[in-house]
Amino acid sequence: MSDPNPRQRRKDARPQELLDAALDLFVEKGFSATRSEEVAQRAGVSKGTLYLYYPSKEELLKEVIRHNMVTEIAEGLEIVDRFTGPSAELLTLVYTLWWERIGETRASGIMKLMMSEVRNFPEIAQFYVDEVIKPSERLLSLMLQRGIDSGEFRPVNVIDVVHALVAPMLYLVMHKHSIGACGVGHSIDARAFITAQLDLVLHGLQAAPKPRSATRRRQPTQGTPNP
Amino acid sequence: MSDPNPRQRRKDARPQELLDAALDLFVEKGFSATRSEEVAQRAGVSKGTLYLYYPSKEELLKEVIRHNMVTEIAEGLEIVDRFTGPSAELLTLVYTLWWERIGETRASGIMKLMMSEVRNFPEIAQFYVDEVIKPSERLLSLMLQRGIDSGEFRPVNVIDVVHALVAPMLYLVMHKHSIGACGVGHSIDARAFITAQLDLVLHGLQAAPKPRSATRRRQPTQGTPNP
DNA sequence: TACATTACTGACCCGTCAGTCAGTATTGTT
DNA sequence: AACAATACTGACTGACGGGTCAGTAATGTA
Repeated sequence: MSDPNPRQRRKDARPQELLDAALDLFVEKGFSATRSEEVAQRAGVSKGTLYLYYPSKEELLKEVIRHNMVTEIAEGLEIVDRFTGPSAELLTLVYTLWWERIGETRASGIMKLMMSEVRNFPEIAQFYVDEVIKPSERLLSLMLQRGIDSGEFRPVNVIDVVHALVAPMLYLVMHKHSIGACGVGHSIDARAFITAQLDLVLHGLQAAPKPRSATRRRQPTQGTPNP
Repeated sequence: MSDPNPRQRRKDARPQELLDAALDLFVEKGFSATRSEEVAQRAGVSKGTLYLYYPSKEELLKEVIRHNMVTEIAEGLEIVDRFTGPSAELLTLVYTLWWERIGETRASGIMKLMMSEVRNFPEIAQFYVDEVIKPSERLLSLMLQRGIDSGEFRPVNVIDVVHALVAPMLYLVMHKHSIGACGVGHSIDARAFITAQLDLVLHGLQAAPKPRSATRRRQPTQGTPNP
Protein backbone atom coordinates (compact mmCIF):
# COMPACT_ATOMS: atom_id res chain seq x y z
CA MET A 1 0.00 0.00 0.00
CA SER A 2 3.02 2.25 -0.15
CA ASP A 3 3.85 4.45 -3.12
CA PRO A 4 2.92 2.24 -6.09
CA ASN A 5 5.90 3.63 -7.94
CA PRO A 6 8.79 4.30 -5.59
CA ARG A 7 11.94 5.74 -7.01
CA GLN A 8 12.80 3.04 -9.51
CA ARG A 9 15.99 2.39 -11.40
CA ARG A 10 15.21 1.44 -15.00
CA LYS A 11 18.08 2.63 -17.11
CA ASP A 12 16.92 0.58 -20.10
CA ALA A 13 13.36 1.80 -20.31
CA ARG A 14 13.97 5.52 -19.75
CA PRO A 15 15.14 6.60 -23.20
CA GLN A 16 12.11 5.20 -24.99
CA GLU A 17 9.71 6.56 -22.39
CA LEU A 18 11.29 9.98 -22.61
CA LEU A 19 11.08 9.95 -26.40
CA ASP A 20 7.41 9.01 -26.27
CA ALA A 21 6.61 11.73 -23.79
CA ALA A 22 8.59 14.27 -25.78
CA LEU A 23 6.84 13.43 -29.04
CA ASP A 24 3.41 13.83 -27.49
CA LEU A 25 4.19 17.12 -25.85
CA PHE A 26 6.23 18.66 -28.65
CA VAL A 27 3.41 17.99 -31.09
CA GLU A 28 0.68 19.13 -28.75
CA LYS A 29 2.25 22.32 -27.48
CA GLY A 30 5.19 23.01 -29.76
CA PHE A 31 8.86 22.64 -29.05
CA SER A 32 9.57 25.98 -27.42
CA ALA A 33 6.37 25.98 -25.45
CA THR A 34 7.05 22.58 -23.92
CA ARG A 35 9.01 22.74 -20.68
CA SER A 36 11.61 20.09 -20.22
CA GLU A 37 10.18 19.32 -16.80
CA GLU A 38 6.83 18.46 -18.39
CA VAL A 39 8.52 15.90 -20.59
CA ALA A 40 10.24 14.39 -17.59
CA GLN A 41 7.04 14.32 -15.58
CA ARG A 42 5.07 12.58 -18.30
CA ALA A 43 7.83 9.99 -18.55
CA GLY A 44 7.61 9.49 -14.80
CA VAL A 45 11.02 10.90 -13.89
CA SER A 46 12.44 14.16 -12.65
CA LYS A 47 13.96 16.85 -14.79
CA GLY A 48 17.44 15.89 -13.72
CA THR A 49 16.99 12.39 -15.10
CA LEU A 50 15.99 13.75 -18.50
CA TYR A 51 19.32 15.54 -18.72
CA LEU A 52 21.07 12.35 -17.71
CA TYR A 53 19.92 10.74 -20.95
CA TYR A 54 19.84 13.68 -23.36
CA PRO A 55 22.30 16.55 -23.18
CA SER A 56 19.78 19.22 -24.18
CA LYS A 57 16.22 19.79 -25.28
CA GLU A 58 17.38 20.21 -28.86
CA GLU A 59 19.22 16.88 -28.90
CA LEU A 60 16.13 15.26 -27.47
CA LEU A 61 14.14 16.60 -30.40
CA LYS A 62 16.64 15.24 -32.89
CA GLU A 63 16.35 11.81 -31.35
CA VAL A 64 12.57 12.03 -31.54
CA ILE A 65 12.81 12.76 -35.26
CA ARG A 66 15.27 9.99 -35.95
CA HIS A 67 13.16 7.50 -34.04
CA ASN A 68 9.85 8.31 -35.67
CA MET A 69 10.48 9.40 -39.24
CA VAL A 70 13.88 8.48 -40.57
CA THR A 71 13.24 4.79 -40.04
CA GLU A 72 9.88 4.84 -41.87
CA ILE A 73 11.33 6.41 -44.98
CA ALA A 74 13.99 3.77 -45.26
CA GLU A 75 11.24 1.18 -45.24
CA GLY A 76 9.49 2.93 -48.14
CA LEU A 77 12.63 2.65 -50.22
CA GLU A 78 12.77 -1.07 -49.63
CA ILE A 79 9.22 -1.51 -50.85
CA VAL A 80 10.04 0.30 -54.08
CA ASP A 81 13.02 -1.95 -54.62
CA ARG A 82 11.05 -5.16 -54.23
CA PHE A 83 7.88 -4.18 -56.10
CA THR A 84 7.34 -5.58 -59.58
CA GLY A 85 3.78 -4.60 -60.60
CA PRO A 86 2.54 -1.48 -62.43
CA SER A 87 3.86 1.89 -61.30
CA ALA A 88 0.43 3.34 -60.60
CA GLU A 89 -0.17 0.57 -58.13
CA LEU A 90 3.22 1.08 -56.52
CA LEU A 91 2.55 4.78 -56.13
CA THR A 92 -0.86 4.08 -54.63
CA LEU A 93 0.61 1.54 -52.26
CA VAL A 94 3.43 3.70 -50.93
CA TYR A 95 1.29 6.81 -50.80
CA THR A 96 -1.49 5.23 -48.75
CA LEU A 97 1.02 3.34 -46.66
CA TRP A 98 2.73 6.59 -45.76
CA TRP A 99 -0.58 7.89 -44.54
CA GLU A 100 -1.24 4.80 -42.45
CA ARG A 101 2.23 4.69 -40.92
CA ILE A 102 2.89 8.38 -40.45
CA GLY A 103 -0.03 10.59 -41.39
CA GLU A 104 -2.49 8.82 -39.14
CA THR A 105 -0.08 8.27 -36.28
CA ARG A 106 1.54 10.61 -33.83
CA ALA A 107 4.58 10.76 -36.08
CA SER A 108 2.84 13.16 -38.43
CA GLY A 109 3.01 15.73 -35.70
CA ILE A 110 6.70 16.04 -36.43
CA MET A 111 5.91 17.54 -39.80
CA LYS A 112 3.80 20.19 -38.16
CA LEU A 113 6.46 20.75 -35.57
CA MET A 114 9.13 21.29 -38.18
CA MET A 115 6.99 23.58 -40.30
CA SER A 116 6.26 25.63 -37.22
CA GLU A 117 9.59 26.08 -35.59
CA VAL A 118 12.54 25.23 -37.78
CA ARG A 119 13.25 28.86 -38.51
CA ASN A 120 14.32 29.35 -34.94
CA PHE A 121 16.57 26.28 -34.94
CA PRO A 122 18.80 26.26 -38.01
CA GLU A 123 20.68 23.16 -36.98
CA ILE A 124 17.46 21.19 -36.65
CA ALA A 125 16.36 22.57 -40.01
CA GLN A 126 19.46 21.25 -41.73
CA PHE A 127 19.06 17.91 -40.04
CA TYR A 128 15.42 17.61 -41.07
CA VAL A 129 16.06 18.56 -44.68
CA ASP A 130 18.90 16.07 -45.03
CA GLU A 131 17.33 13.22 -43.14
CA VAL A 132 13.63 13.51 -43.96
CA ILE A 133 12.67 15.89 -46.75
CA LYS A 134 15.30 14.98 -49.30
CA PRO A 135 14.93 11.21 -48.80
CA SER A 136 11.15 11.53 -49.06
CA GLU A 137 11.35 13.44 -52.30
CA ARG A 138 13.85 10.94 -53.60
CA LEU A 139 11.44 8.14 -52.79
CA LEU A 140 8.58 9.75 -54.70
CA SER A 141 10.80 10.74 -57.63
CA LEU A 142 12.03 7.20 -57.92
CA MET A 143 8.54 5.83 -58.37
CA LEU A 144 7.56 8.47 -60.89
CA GLN A 145 10.71 8.02 -62.91
CA ARG A 146 10.07 4.29 -62.91
CA GLY A 147 6.67 4.88 -64.47
CA ILE A 148 8.03 7.31 -67.03
CA ASP A 149 10.88 5.04 -68.06
CA SER A 150 8.50 2.17 -68.58
CA GLY A 151 6.11 4.31 -70.61
CA GLU A 152 3.28 3.99 -68.10
CA PHE A 153 3.39 7.72 -67.31
CA ARG A 154 3.78 10.75 -69.52
CA PRO A 155 7.26 12.29 -69.37
CA VAL A 156 6.28 15.06 -66.98
CA ASN A 157 8.58 17.16 -64.85
CA VAL A 158 9.09 14.80 -61.94
CA ILE A 159 9.69 17.35 -59.21
CA ASP A 160 6.44 19.16 -60.03
CA VAL A 161 4.46 15.99 -59.49
CA VAL A 162 6.33 15.32 -56.27
CA HIS A 163 5.10 18.66 -54.98
CA ALA A 164 1.60 17.87 -56.14
CA LEU A 165 1.72 14.68 -54.10
CA VAL A 166 3.23 16.19 -50.99
CA ALA A 167 0.89 19.18 -50.81
CA PRO A 168 -2.27 17.22 -49.90
CA MET A 169 -0.40 15.27 -47.26
CA LEU A 170 0.95 18.42 -45.70
CA TYR A 171 -2.52 19.90 -45.80
CA LEU A 172 -4.02 16.96 -43.95
CA VAL A 173 -1.27 16.94 -41.39
CA MET A 174 -1.48 20.64 -40.73
CA HIS A 175 -5.21 20.41 -40.45
CA LYS A 176 -4.96 17.54 -38.03
CA HIS A 177 -2.41 19.10 -35.73
CA SER A 178 -3.16 22.77 -36.04
CA ILE A 179 -6.47 24.49 -36.57
CA GLY A 180 -8.30 21.20 -36.77
CA ALA A 181 -7.07 20.28 -33.29
CA CYS A 182 -8.56 23.39 -31.75
CA GLY A 183 -12.07 22.03 -31.75
CA VAL A 184 -13.10 24.62 -34.27
CA GLY A 185 -13.90 24.01 -37.92
CA HIS A 186 -14.99 20.75 -39.52
CA SER A 187 -12.91 17.61 -39.91
CA ILE A 188 -11.81 16.07 -43.21
CA ASP A 189 -12.26 12.51 -44.43
CA ALA A 190 -8.57 11.88 -44.90
CA ARG A 191 -8.76 8.54 -46.70
CA ALA A 192 -11.23 9.85 -49.24
CA PHE A 193 -9.22 13.00 -49.75
CA ILE A 194 -6.05 11.06 -50.37
CA THR A 195 -7.55 8.70 -52.92
CA ALA A 196 -9.19 11.62 -54.66
CA GLN A 197 -5.93 13.50 -54.90
CA LEU A 198 -4.02 10.46 -56.05
CA ASP A 199 -6.68 9.88 -58.66
CA LEU A 200 -6.33 13.40 -59.92
CA VAL A 201 -2.58 13.05 -60.25
CA LEU A 202 -2.70 9.62 -61.85
CA HIS A 203 -5.16 10.98 -64.39
CA GLY A 204 -2.75 13.76 -65.16
CA LEU A 205 0.05 11.23 -65.54
CA GLN A 206 -1.73 8.97 -68.00
CA ALA A 207 0.15 8.55 -71.23
CA ALA A 208 -2.58 10.55 -72.91
CA PRO A 209 -2.37 10.12 -76.71
CA LYS A 210 -2.95 6.35 -76.80
CA PRO A 211 -6.55 5.49 -75.92
CA ARG A 212 -5.60 2.22 -74.20
CA SER A 213 -2.39 2.70 -72.21
CA ALA A 214 -0.54 0.41 -69.82
CA THR A 215 -2.64 1.25 -66.79
CA ARG A 216 -6.30 0.37 -66.43
CA ARG A 217 -8.52 3.24 -67.46
CA ARG A 218 -12.14 3.67 -66.56
CA GLN A 219 -12.23 1.72 -63.35
CA PRO A 220 -11.83 4.30 -60.59
CA THR A 221 -8.16 4.23 -59.70
CA GLN A 222 -8.62 3.95 -55.97
CA GLY A 223 -9.76 1.02 -53.93
CA THR A 224 -8.67 0.07 -50.43
CA PRO A 225 -5.56 -2.08 -50.75
CA ASN A 226 -5.89 -3.39 -47.21
CA PRO A 227 -8.76 -5.72 -46.16
CA MET B 1 24.12 67.17 -36.62
CA SER B 2 22.19 66.08 -33.54
CA ASP B 3 20.18 62.89 -33.23
CA PRO B 4 18.55 62.55 -36.66
CA ASN B 5 15.45 61.21 -35.00
CA PRO B 6 14.85 62.89 -31.65
CA ARG B 7 11.94 61.78 -29.56
CA GLN B 8 9.08 62.54 -31.91
CA ARG B 9 5.38 62.68 -31.31
CA ARG B 10 3.50 61.07 -34.17
CA LYS B 11 0.34 59.65 -32.73
CA ASP B 12 -1.18 59.12 -36.18
CA ALA B 13 1.63 57.15 -37.74
CA ARG B 14 2.43 54.83 -34.84
CA PRO B 15 -0.32 52.22 -35.19
CA GLN B 16 0.48 51.44 -38.81
CA GLU B 17 4.20 51.36 -38.18
CA LEU B 18 3.74 49.04 -35.25
CA LEU B 19 1.53 46.73 -37.30
CA ASP B 20 4.11 46.58 -40.07
CA ALA B 21 6.92 45.82 -37.68
CA ALA B 22 4.84 43.21 -35.92
CA LEU B 23 3.89 41.42 -39.14
CA ASP B 24 7.51 41.19 -40.25
CA LEU B 25 8.76 39.89 -36.96
CA PHE B 26 5.88 37.56 -36.16
CA VAL B 27 6.28 35.88 -39.52
CA GLU B 28 10.05 35.75 -39.35
CA LYS B 29 10.47 34.48 -35.81
CA GLY B 30 7.05 33.34 -34.72
CA PHE B 31 4.67 34.99 -32.31
CA SER B 32 5.97 33.62 -29.04
CA ALA B 33 9.59 33.99 -30.04
CA THR B 34 9.18 37.67 -30.90
CA ARG B 35 9.80 39.98 -27.97
CA SER B 36 7.49 42.93 -27.74
CA GLU B 37 10.49 45.20 -27.37
CA GLU B 38 11.77 44.06 -30.76
CA VAL B 39 8.52 45.07 -32.36
CA ALA B 40 8.74 48.47 -30.71
CA GLN B 41 12.35 48.93 -31.73
CA ARG B 42 11.71 48.11 -35.36
CA ALA B 43 8.85 50.60 -35.34
CA GLY B 44 11.22 53.19 -33.89
CA VAL B 45 9.59 53.52 -30.48
CA SER B 46 10.11 52.16 -26.99
CA LYS B 47 8.33 49.20 -25.52
CA GLY B 48 6.14 51.43 -23.40
CA THR B 49 4.77 53.14 -26.47
CA LEU B 50 3.74 49.83 -27.99
CA TYR B 51 1.56 49.15 -24.97
CA LEU B 52 0.10 52.62 -25.29
CA TYR B 53 -1.46 51.62 -28.60
CA TYR B 54 -2.17 47.92 -28.09
CA PRO B 55 -3.17 46.47 -24.74
CA SER B 56 -1.24 43.22 -25.19
CA LYS B 57 0.86 41.26 -27.61
CA GLU B 58 -2.13 39.09 -28.43
CA GLU B 59 -4.34 42.03 -29.33
CA LEU B 60 -1.56 43.35 -31.49
CA LEU B 61 -1.58 40.06 -33.39
CA LYS B 62 -5.32 40.22 -33.91
CA GLU B 63 -5.00 43.67 -35.41
CA VAL B 64 -2.27 42.44 -37.71
CA ILE B 65 -4.58 39.71 -38.97
CA ARG B 66 -7.52 42.03 -39.48
CA HIS B 67 -5.38 44.51 -41.35
CA ASN B 68 -3.74 42.07 -43.73
CA MET B 69 -6.18 39.26 -44.45
CA VAL B 70 -9.77 39.99 -43.58
CA THR B 71 -9.88 42.93 -45.98
CA GLU B 72 -8.51 40.93 -48.92
CA ILE B 73 -11.12 38.22 -48.62
CA ALA B 74 -13.95 40.69 -48.73
CA GLU B 75 -12.56 41.96 -52.00
CA GLY B 76 -12.61 38.45 -53.46
CA LEU B 77 -16.31 38.17 -52.71
CA GLU B 78 -16.98 41.37 -54.62
CA ILE B 79 -15.22 40.04 -57.69
CA VAL B 80 -17.37 36.92 -57.68
CA ASP B 81 -20.50 39.03 -57.47
CA ARG B 82 -19.59 41.16 -60.45
CA PHE B 83 -18.15 38.47 -62.73
CA THR B 84 -20.28 37.27 -65.66
CA GLY B 85 -18.01 34.99 -67.77
CA PRO B 86 -17.42 31.23 -67.53
CA SER B 87 -16.86 29.73 -64.08
CA ALA B 88 -13.51 28.19 -64.98
CA GLU B 89 -12.23 31.65 -65.80
CA LEU B 90 -13.62 33.10 -62.62
CA LEU B 91 -11.94 30.40 -60.57
CA THR B 92 -8.66 30.98 -62.36
CA LEU B 93 -8.93 34.70 -61.84
CA VAL B 94 -9.65 34.61 -58.13
CA TYR B 95 -7.19 31.81 -57.49
CA THR B 96 -4.25 33.54 -59.15
CA LEU B 97 -5.29 36.87 -57.72
CA TRP B 98 -5.17 35.40 -54.25
CA TRP B 99 -1.63 34.33 -54.89
CA GLU B 100 -0.64 37.78 -56.14
CA ARG B 101 -2.30 39.66 -53.31
CA ILE B 102 -1.56 37.36 -50.41
CA GLY B 103 0.60 34.39 -51.33
CA GLU B 104 3.37 36.47 -52.83
CA THR B 105 3.21 39.23 -50.24
CA ARG B 106 4.11 39.37 -46.60
CA ALA B 107 0.49 38.66 -45.73
CA SER B 108 0.94 34.99 -46.53
CA GLY B 109 3.15 34.74 -43.49
CA ILE B 110 0.03 35.01 -41.39
CA MET B 111 -1.09 31.61 -42.65
CA LYS B 112 2.16 30.09 -41.52
CA LEU B 113 1.92 31.91 -38.24
CA MET B 114 -1.56 30.59 -37.56
CA MET B 115 -0.72 27.05 -38.54
CA SER B 116 2.25 27.18 -36.23
CA GLU B 117 0.91 28.65 -33.06
CA VAL B 118 -2.88 28.71 -32.84
CA ARG B 119 -2.93 25.70 -30.57
CA ASN B 120 -1.39 27.76 -27.83
CA PHE B 121 -3.82 30.63 -28.30
CA PRO B 122 -7.39 29.37 -28.47
CA GLU B 123 -8.92 32.80 -28.66
CA ILE B 124 -6.81 33.68 -31.69
CA ALA B 125 -7.73 30.34 -33.20
CA GLN B 126 -11.43 31.06 -32.94
CA PHE B 127 -10.93 34.51 -34.37
CA TYR B 128 -8.94 33.19 -37.31
CA VAL B 129 -11.41 30.45 -38.14
CA ASP B 130 -14.35 32.84 -38.08
CA GLU B 131 -12.74 35.73 -39.85
CA VAL B 132 -10.43 34.08 -42.35
CA ILE B 133 -10.85 30.36 -42.89
CA LYS B 134 -14.62 30.16 -43.10
CA PRO B 135 -14.98 33.19 -45.36
CA SER B 136 -12.25 31.84 -47.64
CA GLU B 137 -13.93 28.48 -47.96
CA ARG B 138 -17.22 30.19 -48.58
CA LEU B 139 -15.63 32.17 -51.37
CA LEU B 140 -14.28 29.09 -53.09
CA SER B 141 -17.49 27.12 -52.57
CA LEU B 142 -19.49 29.91 -54.12
CA MET B 143 -17.52 29.77 -57.33
CA LEU B 144 -17.68 26.01 -57.56
CA GLN B 145 -21.40 25.92 -56.90
CA ARG B 146 -21.86 28.54 -59.56
CA GLY B 147 -20.15 26.27 -62.08
CA ILE B 148 -22.13 23.23 -61.00
CA ASP B 149 -25.45 25.03 -61.13
CA SER B 150 -24.74 26.27 -64.63
CA GLY B 151 -23.68 22.80 -65.81
CA GLU B 152 -20.10 23.85 -66.51
CA PHE B 153 -18.75 21.57 -63.76
CA ARG B 154 -19.64 18.04 -62.75
CA PRO B 155 -21.76 17.88 -59.60
CA VAL B 156 -18.83 17.02 -57.34
CA ASN B 157 -18.68 17.33 -53.58
CA VAL B 158 -17.87 21.00 -53.28
CA ILE B 159 -15.97 20.91 -50.00
CA ASP B 160 -13.59 18.24 -51.31
CA VAL B 161 -12.60 20.43 -54.21
CA VAL B 162 -12.16 23.37 -51.87
CA HIS B 163 -9.62 21.34 -49.96
CA ALA B 164 -7.92 20.34 -53.18
CA LEU B 165 -7.56 24.00 -54.04
CA VAL B 166 -6.37 25.15 -50.66
CA ALA B 167 -3.76 22.43 -50.20
CA PRO B 168 -1.35 23.64 -52.89
CA MET B 169 -1.59 27.18 -51.62
CA LEU B 170 -0.83 26.12 -48.09
CA TYR B 171 2.06 24.07 -49.38
CA LEU B 172 3.57 27.02 -51.19
CA VAL B 173 3.11 29.31 -48.23
CA MET B 174 4.60 26.86 -45.77
CA HIS B 175 7.50 26.27 -48.08
CA LYS B 176 8.10 29.97 -48.48
CA HIS B 177 8.01 30.84 -44.80
CA SER B 178 9.28 27.70 -43.18
CA ILE B 179 11.86 25.25 -44.44
CA GLY B 180 12.28 27.14 -47.67
CA ALA B 181 13.29 30.27 -45.75
CA CYS B 182 16.13 28.47 -43.99
CA GLY B 183 18.40 28.66 -46.99
CA VAL B 184 18.27 24.90 -47.33
CA GLY B 185 16.43 22.94 -50.00
CA HIS B 186 15.43 24.15 -53.46
CA SER B 187 12.84 26.78 -54.30
CA ILE B 188 9.60 26.18 -56.18
CA ASP B 189 8.29 27.97 -59.25
CA ALA B 190 5.09 29.09 -57.59
CA ARG B 191 3.26 30.46 -60.63
CA ALA B 192 3.85 27.30 -62.61
CA PHE B 193 2.83 25.13 -59.69
CA ILE B 194 -0.39 27.03 -59.22
CA THR B 195 -1.47 26.87 -62.84
CA ALA B 196 -0.59 23.19 -62.96
CA GLN B 197 -2.68 22.46 -59.89
CA LEU B 198 -5.57 24.53 -61.12
CA ASP B 199 -5.41 22.74 -64.41
CA LEU B 200 -5.52 19.39 -62.69
CA VAL B 201 -8.59 20.38 -60.73
CA LEU B 202 -10.37 21.93 -63.69
CA HIS B 203 -9.76 18.72 -65.63
CA GLY B 204 -11.33 16.79 -62.78
CA LEU B 205 -14.28 19.14 -62.79
CA GLN B 206 -15.04 18.82 -66.47
CA ALA B 207 -18.53 17.66 -67.14
CA ALA B 208 -16.99 14.38 -68.30
CA PRO B 209 -19.57 12.49 -70.42
CA LYS B 210 -19.81 15.13 -73.14
CA PRO B 211 -16.67 15.08 -75.33
CA ARG B 212 -16.62 18.84 -75.95
CA SER B 213 -17.34 20.75 -72.75
CA ALA B 214 -17.03 24.41 -71.81
CA THR B 215 -13.33 24.37 -70.90
CA ARG B 216 -10.36 23.59 -73.12
CA ARG B 217 -9.31 19.94 -73.24
CA ARG B 218 -6.20 18.41 -74.72
CA GLN B 219 -3.57 21.08 -74.20
CA PRO B 220 -0.75 19.52 -72.09
CA THR B 221 -1.48 20.06 -68.44
CA GLN B 222 1.82 21.42 -67.21
CA GLY B 223 4.23 23.78 -68.89
CA THR B 224 6.00 26.95 -67.74
CA PRO B 225 3.73 29.87 -68.57
CA ASN B 226 6.30 32.50 -67.56
CA PRO B 227 9.56 33.04 -69.51
C1' DT C 1 7.75 83.23 -20.87
C1' DA C 2 4.97 80.48 -17.95
C1' DC C 3 1.91 76.73 -17.70
C1' DA C 4 -0.95 72.70 -19.21
C1' DT C 5 -1.38 68.69 -21.85
C1' DT C 6 0.09 64.39 -23.45
C1' DA C 7 3.17 61.34 -26.39
C1' DC C 8 6.79 58.91 -25.15
C1' DT C 9 10.56 56.49 -22.32
C1' DG C 10 13.07 52.73 -19.97
C1' DA C 11 14.25 50.96 -15.38
C1' DC C 12 11.89 47.89 -12.76
C1' DC C 13 8.88 44.01 -11.12
C1' DC C 14 7.83 39.35 -11.21
C1' DG C 15 6.91 34.96 -13.14
C1' DT C 16 9.11 31.41 -16.16
C1' DC C 17 12.31 27.96 -17.59
C1' DA C 18 16.82 25.43 -19.44
C1' DG C 19 20.29 23.42 -17.37
C1' DT C 20 23.27 22.09 -12.91
C1' DC C 21 24.91 19.50 -9.08
C1' DA C 22 25.21 18.18 -4.23
C1' DG C 23 22.80 14.92 -2.10
C1' DT C 24 19.68 10.57 -1.64
C1' DA C 25 17.95 6.02 -2.45
C1' DT C 26 18.41 1.64 -4.78
C1' DT C 27 20.84 -2.21 -6.39
C1' DG C 28 24.83 -5.39 -6.61
C1' DT C 29 28.79 -7.51 -4.25
C1' DT C 30 31.30 -9.54 -0.48
C1' DA D 1 25.66 -6.48 7.35
C1' DA D 2 28.84 -3.38 5.43
C1' DC D 3 30.32 -1.22 1.42
C1' DA D 4 30.62 0.41 -3.42
C1' DA D 5 28.58 1.84 -7.50
C1' DT D 6 25.28 4.43 -9.72
C1' DA D 7 20.35 5.76 -11.09
C1' DC D 8 17.77 9.30 -9.68
C1' DT D 9 16.10 13.75 -7.42
C1' DG D 10 14.75 18.62 -6.91
C1' DA D 11 16.28 23.03 -4.99
C1' DC D 12 18.91 26.36 -7.10
C1' DT D 13 21.00 29.68 -10.62
C1' DG D 14 21.06 32.91 -14.13
C1' DA D 15 18.97 34.69 -18.12
C1' DC D 16 14.95 36.23 -20.24
C1' DG D 17 10.69 38.70 -21.37
C1' DG D 18 5.67 40.57 -20.79
C1' DG D 19 3.71 44.27 -18.84
C1' DT D 20 3.88 48.70 -15.65
C1' DC D 21 4.34 53.38 -14.29
C1' DA D 22 6.84 57.35 -12.40
C1' DG D 23 9.18 60.46 -14.85
C1' DT D 24 10.69 63.25 -19.22
C1' DA D 25 10.26 66.13 -23.06
C1' DA D 26 7.70 67.76 -27.03
C1' DT D 27 3.77 70.51 -28.35
C1' DG D 28 -0.10 73.74 -27.69
C1' DT D 29 -1.96 77.93 -25.52
C1' DA D 30 -2.01 82.70 -23.65
